[in-house]
Amino acid sequence: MKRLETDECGFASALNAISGKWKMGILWEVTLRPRRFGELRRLLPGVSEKVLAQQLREMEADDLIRREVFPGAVQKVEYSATDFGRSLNEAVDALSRWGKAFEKRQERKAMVA
Amino acid sequence: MKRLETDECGFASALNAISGKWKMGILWEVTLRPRRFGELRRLLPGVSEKVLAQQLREMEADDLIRREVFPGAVQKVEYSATDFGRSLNEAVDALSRWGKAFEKRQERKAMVA
DNA sequence: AAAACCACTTACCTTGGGGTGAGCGCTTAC
DNA sequence: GTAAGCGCTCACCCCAAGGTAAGTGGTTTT
Repeated sequence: MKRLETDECGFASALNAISGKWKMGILWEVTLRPRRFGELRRLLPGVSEKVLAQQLREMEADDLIRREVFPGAVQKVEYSATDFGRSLNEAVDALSRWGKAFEKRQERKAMVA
Repeated sequence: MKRLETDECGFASALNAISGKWKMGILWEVTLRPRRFGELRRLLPGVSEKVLAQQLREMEADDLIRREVFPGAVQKVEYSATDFGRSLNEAVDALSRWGKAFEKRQERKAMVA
């Protein structure tokens, strides 16, 4: 992912962490419980393996999620939310509530039209 | 702008309102005081006239800003934030603060490396 | 032996958001 | 009379995010 110049703007920095089509979806899922790669594929219909792997790597590098490889004959990898990742979810909360209100407005407009 | 399917997810709805490279910058500027088209050009270095006009139209349609044409010999158009637009700025606040924290982490990582 | 699950990687292609530069109709300054 | 400012629009181009499909190296099920 190309990063924006943040020049001390918190919002731009936050965008650098959350921009990526599936990142917030991934974060949400791993917040609920640890998830395996294939599980996430199924939970996020439409995501490609390439992009899923890619965004998981970036989120790990950004310390939003943790990647754990479990020993054993069959490969097992689990992704879970870090405390910092959870804090992002909370920060996004106010915006989500605003989004709900926005959605309602849009629906009202669609009604009239 | 192509809109995402929101399927009752507030965050996705919010993204539909704020995605656009200059929208949050525009919103911020018109929140401080009403701004004219040329003024915004200067305040947002790098924005092209095409995209500025485009995003202003979309934000007007989304009720985030108000467009007022003033009568007179020379063209004068002013853009200002609606109450709803101001409420978006507030909703983004928590995320911006999170972004600040993220930025600090990134800087620390860059130090070590 | 074949197919299917695991977690990926790699090469290739498509899409659309945004930049570039020119033009428009009008007015005011030099 | 010409340049510069106002607020735009239009045709064209670029590029990076993301999708597609195939492959990899292992194991387990049938």
